[in-house]
Amino acid sequence: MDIERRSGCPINLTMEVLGDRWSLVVIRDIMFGNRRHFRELLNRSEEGIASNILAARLKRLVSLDLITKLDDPTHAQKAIYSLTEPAIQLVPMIAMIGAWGRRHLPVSEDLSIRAELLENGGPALWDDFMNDLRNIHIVDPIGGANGSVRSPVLINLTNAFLEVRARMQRKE
Amino acid sequence: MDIERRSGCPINLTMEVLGDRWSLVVIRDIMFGNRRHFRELLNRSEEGIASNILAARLKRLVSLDLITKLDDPTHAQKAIYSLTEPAIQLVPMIAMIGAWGRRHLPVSEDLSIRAELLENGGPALWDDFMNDLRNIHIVDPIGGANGSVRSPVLINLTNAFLEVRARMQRKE
DNA sequence: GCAACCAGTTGCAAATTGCAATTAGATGGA
DNA sequence: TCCATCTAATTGCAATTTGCAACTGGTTGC
Repeated sequence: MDIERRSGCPINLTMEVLGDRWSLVVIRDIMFGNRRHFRELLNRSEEGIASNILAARLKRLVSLDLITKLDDPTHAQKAIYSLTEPAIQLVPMIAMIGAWGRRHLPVSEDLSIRAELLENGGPALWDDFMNDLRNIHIVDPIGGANGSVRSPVLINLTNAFLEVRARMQRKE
Repeated sequence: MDIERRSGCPINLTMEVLGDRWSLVVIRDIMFGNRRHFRELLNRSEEGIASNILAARLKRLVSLDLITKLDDPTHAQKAIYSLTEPAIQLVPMIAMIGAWGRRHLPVSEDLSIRAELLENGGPALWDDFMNDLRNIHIVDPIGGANGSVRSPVLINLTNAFLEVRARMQRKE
């Protein structure tokens, strides 16, 4: 798949690549939820993506070299989806997107704690996170997918999220 | 106009607001090109937006409180479009989007010089720019639109762009 | 052997997009 | 006054994209 290239403007080109309602949400789930299989992305999606849309987006993101698709050695028709280096470098942009959304849109407390931590951590945390992501998506995508290799930053973000959600559920 | 709110995730919500091929391109032209009238946005668009799409996006962005529409005192059916504070606070996010696009997509030299300067300037430049934008969009939108009030940062960015473009045209 | 699980695909209706033509009012100059 | 031009759109129409539900062909675990 190729982009249209309506112009050579970096903002325009980025919107040609990521400017739809689903692509960045799928990347977010792979990146922050470490969802590496089709079923995980489909069934555990907060937004309820449809299977045909997910399939189309994954195929498109593979062809744009933002994710890779790898055979899962433990299961013949399972695939492992992993982020590529360009997608990992989206971290600072995604941090800013989360920061803006948190300030100006009706977010929920549990789903915005990770954006808050990422914003407060600043470039130092983003770099740590990007290095972790390289380990579980590029260096060892299989180990990253089955949990034998983990990201310390991701563990912290996930724990914070689970704590906030547990606290919210206790209160109602 | 309301957003759908598929979930309370800040990334999802931001994509619900800005996740289409045109909204951020229109905001970019208002912000960096200081295009404040419908005709300027339509005719001087690098990407060739269609008039119905532009009209729909402007209406949607007004209803989302990202831009305001004001009567132009010099012409009864001319309108002045201005950024609101939430849109001005998109500057850091747009800087990151431009930085990523410049690194990973087939940008042209002239249209990416502003993204480069904005990235190199860092948060200090972004804050200066945001203060300038407040002056020409919120404090005095009419003066900002007719050029009697100007943004120093925008003048620098625009001059850099014009210089690169002039240099490119000389070479071919 | 069989139920559950896997990654999708297919069919179809609805919504959105993009292009070209058109509109109604405002303005400027002869 | 007349008329060309400018303004911010709107309309009609074809093509594309989206979203939902059902289905497929194969694999795995018991």
